[in-house]
Amino acid sequence: MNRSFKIGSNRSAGHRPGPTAGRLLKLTIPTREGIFLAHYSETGLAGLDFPKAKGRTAFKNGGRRSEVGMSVNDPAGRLRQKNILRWHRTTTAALKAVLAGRAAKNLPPLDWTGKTEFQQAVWRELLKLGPGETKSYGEIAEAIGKPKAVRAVGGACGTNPIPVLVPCHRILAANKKIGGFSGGLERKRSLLKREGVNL
DNA sequence: CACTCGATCAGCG
DNA sequence: CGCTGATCGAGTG
Repeated sequence: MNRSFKIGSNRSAGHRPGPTAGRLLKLTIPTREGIFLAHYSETGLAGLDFPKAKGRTAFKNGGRRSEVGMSVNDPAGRLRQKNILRWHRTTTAALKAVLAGRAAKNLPPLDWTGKTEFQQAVWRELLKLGPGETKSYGEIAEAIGKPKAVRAVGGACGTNPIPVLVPCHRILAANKKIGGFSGGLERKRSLLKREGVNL
């Protein structure tokens, strides 16, 4: 019955949706692990990419890329840049904290435009987990009131656009085994280890 | 609409 | 252990 539907997309508003709709700027975050890439929209952080290659300058253009809607001549564009740069400082601090096994003090606004209600429900649930606190896919399913949607929860974790900050690495399989991770199991293990989790 | 595919899970041998 | 069926959401044509 209740079929999935997308939220917040501009589809009916006469804007153009497009695959990268709303993604205005990509900024890099250098860390010990390598260079992360944060994607920002007009309303917040929309994506976070793991470093491409270990310890290398993985992104061309120095990681700073202006796109449509970011014109510095346009007052609105300037405002967006200002917001984004502020969010980026928050993102950077948060990422470094989690990579160090500590809790993020605060997060930038997260832009989940175009994602389904189900996915957002899962991700919101993940945000409740602190460092070292793990749950199983089944427990998340239960928590969002869909106890049987176990595999679907796995699916939502796998499409989480903002890993690390939305801590999908804290979701384990039922038997406290590692489960999967789109960013690579080694990364999941390493993140968990730094949070003091023993498998 | 009718498929297919999963970062699942519990049960059973 | 390994195998299997149940079950749900997302993606595809």
